[in-house]
Amino acid sequence: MVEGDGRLVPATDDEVMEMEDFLEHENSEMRVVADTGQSLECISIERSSSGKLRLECPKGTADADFGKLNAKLQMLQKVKQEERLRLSCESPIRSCAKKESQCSDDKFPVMVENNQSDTPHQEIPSLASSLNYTHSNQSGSVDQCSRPSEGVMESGSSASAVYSALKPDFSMFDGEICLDKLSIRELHELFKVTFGRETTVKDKQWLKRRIAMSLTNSRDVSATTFIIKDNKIIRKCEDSSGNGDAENVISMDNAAGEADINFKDSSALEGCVTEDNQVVSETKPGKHDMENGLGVEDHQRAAKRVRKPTKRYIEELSENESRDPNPTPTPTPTAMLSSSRNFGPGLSTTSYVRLSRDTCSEMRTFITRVDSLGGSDVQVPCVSRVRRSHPRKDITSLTKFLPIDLAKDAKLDNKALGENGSCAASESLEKVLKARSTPGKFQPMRATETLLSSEPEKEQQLPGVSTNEPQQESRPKRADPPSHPSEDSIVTVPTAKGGMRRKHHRAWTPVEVMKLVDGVSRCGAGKWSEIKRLSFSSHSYRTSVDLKDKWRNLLKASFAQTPADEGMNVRKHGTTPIPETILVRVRELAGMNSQAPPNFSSRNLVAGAGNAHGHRSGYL
DNA sequence: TTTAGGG
DNA sequence: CCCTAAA
Repeated sequence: MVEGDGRLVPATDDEVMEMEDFLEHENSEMRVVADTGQSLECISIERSSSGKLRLECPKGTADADFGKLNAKLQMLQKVKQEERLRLSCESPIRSCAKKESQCSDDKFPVMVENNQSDTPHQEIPSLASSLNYTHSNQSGSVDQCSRPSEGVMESGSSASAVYSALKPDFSMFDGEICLDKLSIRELHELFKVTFGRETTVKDKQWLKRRIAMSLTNSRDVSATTFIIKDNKIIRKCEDSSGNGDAENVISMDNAAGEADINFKDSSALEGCVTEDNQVVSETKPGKHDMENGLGVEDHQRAAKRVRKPTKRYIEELSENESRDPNPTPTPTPTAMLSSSRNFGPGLSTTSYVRLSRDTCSEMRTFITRVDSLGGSDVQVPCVSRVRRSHPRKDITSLTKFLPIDLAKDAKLDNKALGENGSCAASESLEKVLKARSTPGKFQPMRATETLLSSEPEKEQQLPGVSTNEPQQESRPKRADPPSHPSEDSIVTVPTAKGGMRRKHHRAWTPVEVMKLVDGVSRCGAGKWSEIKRLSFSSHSYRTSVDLKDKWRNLLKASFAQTPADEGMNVRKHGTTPIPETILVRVRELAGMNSQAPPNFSSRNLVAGAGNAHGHRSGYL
């Protein structure tokens, strides 16, 4: 999820769920569409899926720069044009030359004509109407431009074909092409415009880097991580690796005025491509082994895997996967690029969402495995968000593993060796611990602090939640407001047997508690599995046993706390206070439970009881 | 596989 | 929270 400022914030379960549903919908649609091979249809769905996802790339900060940039670029246009003319004469770039003559307006990018005459209309327009020099210099890319698009056009099953066609171009395209292909002179010009002074440096790399840095206002630009289109610089975001290709490769710009349409189309295409990625990787994984990185990981994991994680952890894994599609607070684009490159194109953030199932799990396992201490390769699922707002001191056995400390350490470590942080925010305490002992190894980057947004909301229950039980049944998981634990932690507790036992704690949020209470009121205490089904279907990490335990604790708490209500209010610091409302309800349920057999339609009773004791029945 | 209870 | 016996 994206905050207004563009920061990434953890999504709630429900949001995730919704998103997943949504995506699944989209996916199915997309698959159908993809099969038809009609890119136009892709466009239709683009808005909903890719469009939405696109928001995830924080270009807020970049926009300002772009403004400046554009001005500069405009100035540059003239220079570039000259240059282009020259180039077109001396270089074998036919299409550009051709285009040059056709394109009268230098303000707009030259279109890459690439002999697409047979194409009725540009269905796969290019983002890569990327600045003139983008294509004016890449003779090679021109060819590549035509291929994929043709693929889409011609082959029915081409969706995947397109994708694979695109793949090889990845590393090349978003990287060096834009600036790299500029002549020194162009670079100088650009430098001058950018910095307002001349430079005598002949080092192309340096110039490039310098300019890029300036343009993106980033110190981390090592290569060009942006592209320029329609006189605007688009900073490449997380999804760049995936997009970049689509954008760059499938460039077939038509009228300059269609910038918007183009953009949409291309993003649509991107959607398709990405989707294809998923499909493809599912169906023909072998093909991507080399390019994708996923395959490799998969293999490694397969090879190294010794022990299968317990079901619970598997669940948790998936939960986390789905939950933090954008774990990192978007590092610099460069970092992003590199990281996504390291792990294969499919891992761009945007596609993260879509591919999360496969990719992420692979990733996690992979990283995990790497991290594991020499020898004991306990599979440690990477979990995100280490700490919660309040340090929990009540976890006696974990006291010395206080999340805070760990988080801190993690951060430090990250700074120290922040690098391949692609699976970033995911971190487990175990990892941290290991990191301590084996510094210099991989560390997830960017502690999750910045991500922390959802707080242990002590919100009152939703208005309709308990008053109308039936409704709730119809929409069990909807009742969950945007609350989120925002905290997972896995701690290893040394066991006598020499092994490490994972102790995993996830604080119960009031909402969860409420759901539990509702569930009990509905199904009766003891029907934990059912309750889980009804009310916790979205929380894979709460097992029926957990529910039972929690209920037990609730009972205890409710009966312990109530008598000395005033005095007890001295809450143990750190412990999440249980709202009296809930406690009251628990008590009632408990009492009721003992009096009446569970079968007795408890819901009416509960409601009645709740209201009967109503002097503080604010709960409902 | 789910519940119940102990740790 | 984990583990395990019992159903």
